[in-house]
Amino acid sequence: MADPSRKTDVFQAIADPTRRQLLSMLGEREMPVTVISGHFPMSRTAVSKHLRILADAGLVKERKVGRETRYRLEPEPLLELKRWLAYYERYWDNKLLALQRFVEGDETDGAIALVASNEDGACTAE
Amino acid sequence: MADPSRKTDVFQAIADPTRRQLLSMLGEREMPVTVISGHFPMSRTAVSKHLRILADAGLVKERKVGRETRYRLEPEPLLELKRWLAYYERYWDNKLLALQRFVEGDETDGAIALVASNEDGACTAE
DNA sequence: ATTATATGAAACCAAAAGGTTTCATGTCAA
DNA sequence: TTGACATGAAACCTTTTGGTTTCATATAAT
Repeated sequence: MADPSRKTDVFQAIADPTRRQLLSMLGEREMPVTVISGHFPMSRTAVSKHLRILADAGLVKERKVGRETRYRLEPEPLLELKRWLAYYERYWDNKLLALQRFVEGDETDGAIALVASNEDGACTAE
Repeated sequence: MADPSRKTDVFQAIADPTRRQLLSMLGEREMPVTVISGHFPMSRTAVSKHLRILADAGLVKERKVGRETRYRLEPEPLLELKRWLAYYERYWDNKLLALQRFVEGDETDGAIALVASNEDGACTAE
């Protein structure tokens, strides 16, 4: 994980469609749980658990206001995703890919990585 | 899903760290299952199942060569992820965020979405 | 022809995920 | 103070996930 203070992996957190919906909903304004859960076909408690997972990943911030807890998007952890994705941008340029294959020639063995990557498959700046 | 021919959601596919590692490994060159699985602390069959999930998401392509099946990265579905992420770029600009909050003023109710989004929380071009 | 290699399918299993209902607690309103 | 509202924690259940081992099949090599 990029930030060990995050209990939940960002990739894991955004894997669930309900949680992605939550993120888009909480981007514009902070909202209390009851209002949020009104938009979902599941119990308030279920939504609350999804919010906890998002909070554990640092994707959402809670703020107590009176008897309600308001949640708001915290986009910073998405930068990890952006960095991960940036690594693959190089494959979207077909010319670069063709060049790489040409340079490789017929070799089929010896897995020499052209770009360093950690055990998580992420490309980090360290 | 962006492409209904994909059996597995891209977000789901990349949620697992093993599968992310597989993608980074298969980017440089195509490899047969036995070689691939040599890099993982699990059975060949387990790796094979991960590869199937990646293939179902369109993230990997298989090619039969003699008695072996070689896999290679297919980066195209990552564009869906890129589009999803692009939506949140707007939140990374703090000035824009500050302006938005200023415009909103003290309003706390009435969930008016400033930007359209589908049920999946994605921002699509339609 | 026989044997070894490469692979996926099947059956199985434990743990995690996603949901429910119920309960306890804290805060606001009358 | 009493009652309603907002919320999270707990216990529980079902399905999915990630792994295993075993078996069947296709290709290659001797």
